[in-house]
Amino acid sequence: MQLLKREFYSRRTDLVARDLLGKILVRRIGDAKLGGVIVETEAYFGRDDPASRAFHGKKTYNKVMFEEPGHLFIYNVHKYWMLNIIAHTDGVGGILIRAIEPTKGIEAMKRNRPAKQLQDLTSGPGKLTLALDVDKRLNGLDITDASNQIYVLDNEFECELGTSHRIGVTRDLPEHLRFYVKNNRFVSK
DNA sequence: AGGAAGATCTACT
DNA sequence: GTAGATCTTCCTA
Repeated sequence: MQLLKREFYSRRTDLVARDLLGKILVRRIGDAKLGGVIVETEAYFGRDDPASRAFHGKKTYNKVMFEEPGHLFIYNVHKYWMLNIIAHTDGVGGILIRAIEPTKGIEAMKRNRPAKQLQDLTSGPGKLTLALDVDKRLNGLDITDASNQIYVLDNEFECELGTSHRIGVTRDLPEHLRFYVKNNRFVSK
């Protein structure tokens, strides 16, 4: 399978969010590979998006949102880390990875985040970062390099596309900016 | 220096 | 369905 290159992320944020569905997210820890199929994403823009972390302008903690597409932006909400991928054509924007369907390293993920049901392992943005052992250390990482600890592979994937408003957002935009795979049990509730 | 808010999750009723 | 836990960053609301 092919590694997704920087050109893939250098497109409109909402299109990249939609196209990331079905791709394979890989987290490498030493020789072990953990990860799975992306089944739920949300697009966040910049200055015109009140729900975005970039809304109030460039700060120390969010500066990677204003930088080159194809890098990770990681930040904290409540007690959890959120995994975002930078993608834009106009200087700022990113995509929140909300859920994956686990396919690789499931036992290792269960050790990172004990879950009774497989279905609960990575079906939410805070859950999947725990399962994949992702935190602030990986902020700014280039994911277009397969020698790094996180990268994304292209994948042929047939699915029915669902859209909705973003979840947990107090001031949302009128457009549907959440994308998910219909009838997939790993999509968050 | 301190409190509030937040792109959440779990555990309880 | 609702409460509470509890982390990082921001702003003095």
